Amino acid sequence: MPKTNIKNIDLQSLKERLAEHGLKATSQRLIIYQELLRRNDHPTAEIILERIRPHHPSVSLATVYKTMEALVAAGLAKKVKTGDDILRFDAKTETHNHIYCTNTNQIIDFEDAELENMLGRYFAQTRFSNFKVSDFQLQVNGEIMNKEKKITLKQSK
Amino acid sequence: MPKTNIKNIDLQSLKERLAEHGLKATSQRLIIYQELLRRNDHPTAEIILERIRPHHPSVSLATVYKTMEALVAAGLAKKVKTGDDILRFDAKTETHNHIYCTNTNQIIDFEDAELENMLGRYFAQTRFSNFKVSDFQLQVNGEIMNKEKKITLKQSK
DNA sequence: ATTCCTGCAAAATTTTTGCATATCG
DNA sequence: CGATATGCAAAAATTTTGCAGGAAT
Repeated sequence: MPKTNIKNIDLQSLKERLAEHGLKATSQRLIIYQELLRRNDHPTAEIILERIRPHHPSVSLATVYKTMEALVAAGLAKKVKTGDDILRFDAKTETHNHIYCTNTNQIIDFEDAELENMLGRYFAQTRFSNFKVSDFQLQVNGEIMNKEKKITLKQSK
Repeated sequence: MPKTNIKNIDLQSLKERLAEHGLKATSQRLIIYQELLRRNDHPTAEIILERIRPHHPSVSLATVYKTMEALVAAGLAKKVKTGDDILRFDAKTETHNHIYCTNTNQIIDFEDAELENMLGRYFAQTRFSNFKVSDFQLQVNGEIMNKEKKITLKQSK
């Protein structure tokens, strides 16, 4: 079992994905987008820069911001906000839920088929008269008890 | 039917509420907290200041920030974050849901007993092994179609 | 009287912008 | 080549902080 959730992403398919959305496939965009996809993570612009700097020291913070803005506009990433005051990005664009630790400001993806089905059914039969829903997200706030341990779901009937 | 959702809040009970939470009932805190309760709204620190300035021009922005921090720490208000980059505050501390318009950055409270029961049941039977849930919130993202009209729920079986 | 709070101004942090140069298609 | 994107540094916007004086309990 791998310790981290690192994926390697095919550059060619990323180029195509950018092209499909009308974005030029510049090397910076590929680097940044690949870094965002590499982890199931919710980094700030600063953190993205830190992560790519060792291998790509010439990329600037302004470019990270501009690139993220472009990816979000193209629907290839989302902005995530929590109780802390910093903008974070998420390359997972499908509707999903977040666990947010109010102590550590950590954001963790949280998937549960039961919950997703339930919300899916609800929104299938619920409309707003004057509002077009694009997506929704459930944020569960609380505290991680033990930093070392993983968080798992426990269902009790 | 009132056009806005303005409530008048008894100063005495606010003082008591602050005292119960170990906060001194200074006039600034009463002004700010009252302003926050007056509308079912999600103002930024700047907006709070603008609203109170006409009647209380000496209150400073730093005090608004510090007061909001104190209210949040005491559990009398919450921070709200959305896709835009600015911190907003909400005096409604019970678990509830938000509609967020990605065009206008408006946040609207959204209450539906069916949804609340559903989520309540879900979290009653769901625990996380290493995470203590304090609350949760569903944010529904999308676009307001017609600024003039109100948003209402439509359920279709 | 003591503790906590406020206002000010300065600092820190985060995000955006203008423009000359470079790169992509 | 033409349109867009980058990098830099400066600016703007947002939030935090230190500290002297003031207010609340």
